[in-house]
Amino acid sequence: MRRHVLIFGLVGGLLIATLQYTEYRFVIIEHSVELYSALVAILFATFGIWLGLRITRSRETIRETVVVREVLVPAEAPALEPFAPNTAHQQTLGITARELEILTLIARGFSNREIATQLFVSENTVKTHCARAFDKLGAARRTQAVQRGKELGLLP
Amino acid sequence: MRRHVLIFGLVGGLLIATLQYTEYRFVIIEHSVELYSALVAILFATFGIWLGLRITRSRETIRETVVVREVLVPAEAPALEPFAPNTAHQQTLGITARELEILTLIARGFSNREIATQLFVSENTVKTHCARAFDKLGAARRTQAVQRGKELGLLP
DNA sequence: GATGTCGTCATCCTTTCGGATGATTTTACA
DNA sequence: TGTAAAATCATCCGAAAGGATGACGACATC
Repeated sequence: MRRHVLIFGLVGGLLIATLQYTEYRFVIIEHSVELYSALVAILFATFGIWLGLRITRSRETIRETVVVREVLVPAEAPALEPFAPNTAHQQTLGITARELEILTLIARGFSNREIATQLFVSENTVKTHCARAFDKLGAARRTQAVQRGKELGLLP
Repeated sequence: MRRHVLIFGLVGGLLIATLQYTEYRFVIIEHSVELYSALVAILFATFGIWLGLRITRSRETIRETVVVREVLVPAEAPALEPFAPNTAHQQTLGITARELEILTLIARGFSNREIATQLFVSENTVKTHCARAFDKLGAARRTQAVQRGKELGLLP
């Protein structure tokens, strides 16, 4: 967190500096101000959003783990509408929350790339989670993983 | 979410516009470029962070409400009797019996090759059936086809 | 006999998946 | 503060899946 802010400031300073530099070099063409403004705006906006998401992610995970413990009490209950994953099976198999999240997205028919964009991570990361989840489920394909997941009550 | 992005773009455009306007009015003092860059950067950064927080907060609340309901609503036995596919949907979509057969095998996690050996046909044939079924279901992937199939009551 | 549907099979080509492996960074917790 | 578990990302490579297209035979129907 502290690091983020630091990097943020650093990047900002660098950007300003390079702007200042390049401005007096070769891009004194017309409309440079608006162009630069737009560029900087876009850059910092995306960065800001990314930062915001990143910061709040930690809180989310905390909430999720809490949730898991609460759900553990009613235990073996195949609920139907708001789905409650079978945490017993999940824990015995050692399937993490993130892996389960990706499994549900797989079950809903998304490709790895789509999942990656939805979760704001790289496709490689998704593939890693997939591989681990498949291994834990003893599945060789995503369709098989989905099937196993449904059998075990991990997926709706 | 879509709304957010829209507002975001709108605000961005407005900002740029006002920048462009004011620039030619009275603030052509020196160092305007860097000043503006910095200003825009800060503005958009904070806005981005705010947006990020906002987006994730809604997700969090959703999670929480789900939890509460899960704890309150207990069980409901899962019905498991011989499955009868929804022939109405099947016919309107023009899905043949063979295609449905292959879809069920896909849903059970088999690969094309495995399906081919099970049905005593070539893998190419299976792939053709797959392609046709996916087309009729509007699916791009087998997982998506399975999901659609379950939604339509074609698959158990 | 012409037409149409269905099932079968093929080839070519691109995209997606999955396995193996290693590395770095967060996060949680003792 | 150190450690273990999670999460993240990457690269290489082979396998699986998917798209497009053409073809052929069996059967039913008009």
